Amino acid sequence: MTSAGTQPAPGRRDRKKRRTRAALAEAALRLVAERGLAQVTVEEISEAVDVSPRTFFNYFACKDDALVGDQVEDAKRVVARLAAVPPEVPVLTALRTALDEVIDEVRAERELWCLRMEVVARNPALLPRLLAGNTEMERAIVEVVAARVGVDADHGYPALVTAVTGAALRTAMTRWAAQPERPDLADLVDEAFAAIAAGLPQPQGS
Amino acid sequence: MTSAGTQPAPGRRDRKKRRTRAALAEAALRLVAERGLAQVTVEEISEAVDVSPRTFFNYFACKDDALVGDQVEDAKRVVARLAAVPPEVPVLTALRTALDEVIDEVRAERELWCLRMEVVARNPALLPRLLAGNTEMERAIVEVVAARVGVDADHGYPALVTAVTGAALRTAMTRWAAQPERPDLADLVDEAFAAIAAGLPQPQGS
DNA sequence: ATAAAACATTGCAGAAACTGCAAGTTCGCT
DNA sequence: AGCGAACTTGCAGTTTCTGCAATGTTTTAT
Repeated sequence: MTSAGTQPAPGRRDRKKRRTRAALAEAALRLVAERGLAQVTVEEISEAVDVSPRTFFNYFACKDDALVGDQVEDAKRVVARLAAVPPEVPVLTALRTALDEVIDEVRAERELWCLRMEVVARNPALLPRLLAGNTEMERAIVEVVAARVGVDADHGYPALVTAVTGAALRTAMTRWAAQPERPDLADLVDEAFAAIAAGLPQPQGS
Repeated sequence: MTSAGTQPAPGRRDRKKRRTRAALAEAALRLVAERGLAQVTVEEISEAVDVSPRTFFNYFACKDDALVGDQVEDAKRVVARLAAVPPEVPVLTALRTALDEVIDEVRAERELWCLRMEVVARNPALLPRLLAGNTEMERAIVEVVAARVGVDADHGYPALVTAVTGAALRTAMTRWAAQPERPDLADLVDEAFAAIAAGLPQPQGS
């Protein structure tokens, strides 16, 4: 059985864990979207999923973590994708490519992400924790970039490019969530990257 | 009385408040730098300054706020400075000028800022709250930038430039704190801005 | 100088976030 | 079936943070 796939084996237990985690995250988002962050307790969230509050904290270190999702998982995939891009490709392009991981993720769970961005918009303190603001994952990307460009550690370039890229992604996602028509996130990200590659020229006239 | 200066009147009360606030911030930083964030309680911080824990929360909304300093005050000055730059100056240059406010602030309280950056480096969760990560102040800057460039709200440019600028400042400050020789922060910021204005060209050879 | 208003500090009571520990259950594997 | 590992849960306890009411201290007006 389970003779297919490169993954070891999902297993009933893992599936249950994933479901519980997802259910907690979704319940948290829905409740907070309705009532506001301060008006929702961990107890209510766990209640909605029918687990004990203690279990909630087995899944998330704090209440906010249930809202922002799992950046670490995404980050790892971004790093992997980045490392897979051939070295002759310029860094900015490579980073843009790596972000396809994130874009696909958002596309796959569109509604969840809409909710999330709505909650984040109403609670700005969460924004930085969403993506590429927390240093945990940034550090990993900085290393890959540094290796790619081939500069030593005290050169500011890798950190700068990484931070700027993160900023681009953040603004693209914020904008994406704000527009009612929900344009393609990839287009917004492309636009931002183009502007950056051009040195952020002031938009004349248009 | 108090016929000098543009400010209304400092007043003994205000001075005392400022001193208490500064003392709490400094005590918090020193203690956390020594023992680590989790090993320091609000009670200990207040104890060190000889005020009640309740008073601590009259000054800071949460423990972390005592560590990251008052971004709002700085932000207002940045916005004011930005608005004061003549409109014909390109946005990036204007933003760079406005950041002199921050740079001066850091220079004025060098040691405190070193401590702060050390603490932040060890507690990455604090980084975003330090500067230009929280949306409160970013929003204000975005508005000024938008007015400067003359584009409507759904144009991504103002938000992008603001976020990228914030990223540049953040990396410059992180780098500044990491270097043992403590080079001039202004130089690091200049370097970052130059790289951005040039479209983040990959550093060849050097 | 003195009274009144304004504001700061504090203690207390309490809600909620979070953690470690010691069960109890479920699951995966043989 | 049965053993061990992993997940869940309750409980007790610490810490963060808030509202309220009492008590000062500074400022302002008289």
